[in-house]
Amino acid sequence: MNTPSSRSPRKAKGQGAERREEILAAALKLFTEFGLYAVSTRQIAQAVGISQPTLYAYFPTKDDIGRELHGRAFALLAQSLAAGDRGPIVSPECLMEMLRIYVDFGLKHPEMYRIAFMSESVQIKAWWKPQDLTLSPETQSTYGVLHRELADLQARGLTVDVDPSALTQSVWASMHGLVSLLIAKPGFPWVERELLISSHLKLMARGVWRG
Amino acid sequence: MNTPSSRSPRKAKGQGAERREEILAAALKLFTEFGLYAVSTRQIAQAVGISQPTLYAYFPTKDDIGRELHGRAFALLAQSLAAGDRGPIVSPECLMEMLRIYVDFGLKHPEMYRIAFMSESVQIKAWWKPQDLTLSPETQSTYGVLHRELADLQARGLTVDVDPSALTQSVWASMHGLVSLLIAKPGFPWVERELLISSHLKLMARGVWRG
DNA sequence: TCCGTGACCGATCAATGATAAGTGATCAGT
DNA sequence: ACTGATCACTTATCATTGATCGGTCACGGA
Repeated sequence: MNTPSSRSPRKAKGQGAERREEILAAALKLFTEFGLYAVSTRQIAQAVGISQPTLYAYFPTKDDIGRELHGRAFALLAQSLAAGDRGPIVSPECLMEMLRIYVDFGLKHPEMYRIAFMSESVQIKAWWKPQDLTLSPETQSTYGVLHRELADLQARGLTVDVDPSALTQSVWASMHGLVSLLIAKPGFPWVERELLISSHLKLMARGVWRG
Repeated sequence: MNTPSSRSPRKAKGQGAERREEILAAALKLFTEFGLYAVSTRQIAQAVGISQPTLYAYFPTKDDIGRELHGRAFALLAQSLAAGDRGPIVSPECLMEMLRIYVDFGLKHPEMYRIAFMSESVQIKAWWKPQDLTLSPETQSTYGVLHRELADLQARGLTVDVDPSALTQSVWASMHGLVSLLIAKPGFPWVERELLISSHLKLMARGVWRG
């Protein structure tokens, strides 16, 4: 009413798909810097250059923005792991190399990793309820890559003799622990990062490898 | 005004210290079930049986309630670890026993562990800023127990030859990874829990122990 | 009896996530 | 050229949130 010309209808833009991407990009940036719950929908809208209700034309809920980012982070991680797959693991070094991809992903995209594995609300609403015990496709592929390699490794008799699923979950948990703590507690007096990572990988390889 | 007698001044209660405890207990329960950000101050107040503004007579901020619980969780974990200290570690089984205390604590008090290591907002406000690089006394003691044991173990030449601090952080990260994932993702198709834990501990012990 | 202190409450604030209703540009069909 | 539908977007508004304000009530010492 008062300033009808203040509108900026984003002329000549394609469909709504690009707007969606703009929103996701802005949200990811803000979530990363300030945390999911410290960012308001109005801040996101302002960063994109639109009004706050417009967000709801693209996402039914604020949490859905987080969830979408969550899914994408998973997919990107799985993709990184798959891309780094060098075929069958034949040596401890080979195993360490694969695990390092996981670490590198987390440290290179802390915002992604945070949203994928360390975000609170999204997790509680998505996972806390014991109703759906199925894995999302993204989780499947991420976890699947690791499981396949380790199961194969064990089938060839190169690992310690424990259940391959248990081994996979154990290794995954260890890697996740390292990455999440490094991301979550930058103020902690960690030893030099490369030293920490390499010794962690060595620890894993020693634990997994037979003999 | 309308129902002045509806007040319940909690007669004959001691000082305010007990009220504080009631608030903390109620908040812990609610935070655990619904998550830090899904719980409102009014819900906490109602659970305690007081009005919402009264909370602010005991805590300056909602986040301060979370922070207090956070500190207590840390303290309790450190206490558990210290209580389980059986003196010098002389065998891999001995090491595994100590690490199991950590796991047991997390799984026995998931609400505590969640608040101590997996809470988001409190962490961001408390740790994200790189200003204070000092460790809180609680963290000191928790981390310290593990570090002391492993450093001692290495001094006696029983571990692999890596920096003892790196080893400690690596082991801690691995344990944290397992506990936090078990807590955060109950819907994940984990292998039988005891199997997972014991194989995880074996993995650790194998990785740490020399030879 | 009076007064002060401390625990507590209702009313209210600004900000939040979300909804409703409306505005104006664009485009197909006549 | 006119019309009507549609789309992207807006302002106005809602209930709820964390937090503040001033006041009220009971009780204990003078």
